[in-house]
Amino acid sequence: MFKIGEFSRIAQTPVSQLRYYGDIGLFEPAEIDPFTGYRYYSAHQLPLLNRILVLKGLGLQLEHIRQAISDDISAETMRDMLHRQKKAIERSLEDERARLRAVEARLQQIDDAGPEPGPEVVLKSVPAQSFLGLRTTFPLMSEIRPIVEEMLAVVPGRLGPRVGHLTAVLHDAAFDFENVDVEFGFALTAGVPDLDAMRLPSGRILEPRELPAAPTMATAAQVTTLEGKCLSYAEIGRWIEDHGYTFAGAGREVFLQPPAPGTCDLVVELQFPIVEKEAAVSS
Amino acid sequence: MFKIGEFSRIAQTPVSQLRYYGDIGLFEPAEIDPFTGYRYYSAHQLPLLNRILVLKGLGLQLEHIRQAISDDISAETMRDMLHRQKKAIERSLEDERARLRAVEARLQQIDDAGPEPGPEVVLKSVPAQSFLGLRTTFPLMSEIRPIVEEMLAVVPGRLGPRVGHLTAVLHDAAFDFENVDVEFGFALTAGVPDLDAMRLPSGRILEPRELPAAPTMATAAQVTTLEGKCLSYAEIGRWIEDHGYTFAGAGREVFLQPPAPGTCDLVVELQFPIVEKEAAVSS
DNA sequence: TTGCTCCTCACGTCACGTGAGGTGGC
DNA sequence: TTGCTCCTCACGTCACGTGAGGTGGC
Repeated sequence: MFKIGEFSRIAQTPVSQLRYYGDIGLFEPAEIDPFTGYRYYSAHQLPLLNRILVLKGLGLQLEHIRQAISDDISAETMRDMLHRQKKAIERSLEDERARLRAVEARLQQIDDAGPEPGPEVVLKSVPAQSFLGLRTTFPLMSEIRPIVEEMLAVVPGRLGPRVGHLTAVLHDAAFDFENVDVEFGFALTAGVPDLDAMRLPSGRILEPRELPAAPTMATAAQVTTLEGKCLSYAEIGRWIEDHGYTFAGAGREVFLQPPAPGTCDLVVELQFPIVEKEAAVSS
Repeated sequence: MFKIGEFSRIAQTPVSQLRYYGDIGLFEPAEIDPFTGYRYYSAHQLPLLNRILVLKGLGLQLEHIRQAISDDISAETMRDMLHRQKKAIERSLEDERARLRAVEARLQQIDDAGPEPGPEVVLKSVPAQSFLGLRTTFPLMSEIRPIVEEMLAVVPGRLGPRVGHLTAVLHDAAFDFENVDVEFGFALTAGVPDLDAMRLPSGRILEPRELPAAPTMATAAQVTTLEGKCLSYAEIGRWIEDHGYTFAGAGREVFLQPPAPGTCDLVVELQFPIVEKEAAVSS
């Protein structure tokens, strides 16, 4: 019989670990002195401990190991467990590989451009929403502001608490600054089935429709002004390219902080629905 | 300003996470109502939160993210951090790949042979030790027992508390059962510089020497009898082959539970020094 | 008034490692 | 007697998730 220290040396396993395994009943000393509390291990226990250590080396949780070393485990159950473990490792390998690529991309980016913050691109998914909006082609960006200000002044009051964010849907694939085909309006929080068109004081009419769900969106939030939010388009476009996606539908601009009259301080989130490209171009 | 629930929806980040980041001072609400304790977030904070989420996606710890988003971080520091992260991921990828191979090997083994326990092979490293032993070529295995019994009866008493385990050093590369060249003796616990030869009552003389350190040993423990411990040799040999190692020196048998006179109940740990094979043969 | 949202603790997670404070054995 | 080993709590880890019990706002 060995005291815990010597058994620890023999098994090359920390004393704290042996104590812990005893505490949780996974691997208990052959004997415990009832007076001193000293744990005594027998050499005969070493094969079992080795078994436990090997299974732990496979990445199994102690609870699973407990099942695996019980006498009544069948070859089937054991195979199942290992098979699940294999799948789990394969998943985590995929995750790690993606993370590695992302870190390398970041490093590259620093080398290219320094650590300027620059807007971050984040993946999101948004459900389908009701939408009340007006689609027009604006000859010039400067004509947008009055319409937006009218909508902001009138619509939230009329729709009440159901009103969501002011949103622009970009129907032009190319991001020109002239003759932009844009739909301005308000998203509505879930569950607004009966939505009527709305006539603004200026005579313009907002039509209801359904904004489709977008399971995967590349997203970038930035603080900007109404006319100058072009910077991120390039960023987000490059990101989508670099990560093996392609555009899949009309982009959106969500005005999280809408333009207040006379101010140019606003926060916009660009959202572009994307899908994975079939033949991913990886280096 | 958004209440935590709405900001959570916008950022697609759990409320509990936002609260936690506030608690640890990583990302705090723009405002907290002093009476109700309600947290209020501003749209302007979204870019920072996105930055945090992206860095977290790279696998960085929150403490590192805290540094990374501080204003006074240089491109150099940032690059260093990411570089360390890259190395860490690469290491963990290697670990995971090894684990995957090990799990697959186990699965294969079950398919081949069922889940019979079989002795587990475990890697260990042992330091150099003093050793007091007798090297002989035994024409037959059966002649070993009397010598071993004499040594067990005499040596521990003479060496006192410094005595280690009864150990056999196997000088034959091939594991025959006839004319085995074996050295039997006792390892001594660290720090025994002045060790004299010892004469046994039968006239046999144990010579002192140094057992070399073995940084990597393939090891298997088993319960067996003095004459019948051949089973694991095959196991351990296959393991060494399968894992891309080769033998590197004389193997040992450590008698953790030495043979008591008249009994055949003993526990032996086989130890074989190994090194990685140059050209690893992987499938 | 009823829901919904928000709040603050407190505890659990997983497998130990690390003291603090005290005892046993030669 | 002095070291060395052993003991039992208790706490920390990392990034939250999950109640319990209670309040605020329309």
